[in-house]
Amino acid sequence: MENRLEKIKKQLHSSSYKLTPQREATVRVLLEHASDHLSAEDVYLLVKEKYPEIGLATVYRTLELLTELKIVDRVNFGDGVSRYDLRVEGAQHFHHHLVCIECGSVKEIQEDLLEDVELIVEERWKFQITDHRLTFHGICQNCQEKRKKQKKKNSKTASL
Amino acid sequence: MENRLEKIKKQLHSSSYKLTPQREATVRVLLEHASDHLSAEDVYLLVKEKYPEIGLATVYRTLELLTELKIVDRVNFGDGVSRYDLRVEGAQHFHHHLVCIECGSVKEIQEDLLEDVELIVEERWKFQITDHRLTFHGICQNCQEKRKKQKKKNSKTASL
DNA sequence: TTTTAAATTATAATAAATATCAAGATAGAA
DNA sequence: TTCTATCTTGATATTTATTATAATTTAAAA
Repeated sequence: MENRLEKIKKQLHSSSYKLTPQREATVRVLLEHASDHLSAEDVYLLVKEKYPEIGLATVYRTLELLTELKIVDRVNFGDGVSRYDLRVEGAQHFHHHLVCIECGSVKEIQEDLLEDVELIVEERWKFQITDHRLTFHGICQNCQEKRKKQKKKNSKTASL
Repeated sequence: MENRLEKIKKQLHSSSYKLTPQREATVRVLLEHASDHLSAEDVYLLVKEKYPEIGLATVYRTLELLTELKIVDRVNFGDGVSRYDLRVEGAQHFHHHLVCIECGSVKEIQEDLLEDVELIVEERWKFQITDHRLTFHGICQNCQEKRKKQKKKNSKTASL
């Protein structure tokens, strides 16, 4: 983690930005919640715990900056809030997401899976792909099992 | 088009909603701009041309309703505005989009292309897919050509 | 140290979307 | 037909996410 932070520091420097304490605190929160999908507000509240003087605008600006530098990716799962997702180190592409329509949980898929599709798109539509966003909506394993149990219960009740 | 409107009317009725004049006017605008990606505001302004008394809230409510009934799909290309996209009749899945990072143009891909990927995801992650969102960001053919021309120009200038 | 630019905070402003509520339209019952 | 209950609408207020502004602070450079 310290390692990753150092690299991010260098990335900032090479674009002549500084890693200010506020920015460092923000990046640390992102690193500590790498698998979550935090909104700007979420990040703000978490950073505040360790750095109470920080302003909301600074968090927004930092997230904007990190997005520009491709250190984080901004995602939107349709609830009207932007969420920020740390890009996996060295990852060529943004990863995919499974959003459960029952419980709202979000799972990440790091595997690319789109290589063939992208070849087709570049070839057939003459479109030069630089990035992608792929989200599947559906029912997660957990909720599928819940549903099954519920069904059993229902059929028992019905047969009484 | 009248045909499509009739079907939408039936869809509404079967969920016990009415196709009020306001709703009809809104649906007509969507049908007339099937390949655009209109925001609620856009739709509102277009509906107003033919039905000036309509209120913004009604348009929002109608779009919400149509989204629920899967007649339109809400998409978000990252500019903070929801856009509404008429679902192609009989289409099993939501179609994909190519968003140009140069000119902002949006092109639709009706081909599925994800069949194999979805099989893998359902199998490997035990996730029961009900819908998806796939957007490619990149450079459209038009802008690629512009870039080439620009390069030529630049090299000419440089050689002077 | 002085100078300069970058970055920060607090707060105001903007913009999209939603909630509220009184009034209007509509369909079925009497 | 008239009455009544329900649905729908329009105007407006409110909420919420995000961005802009302006004064201040910080940090590096001269």
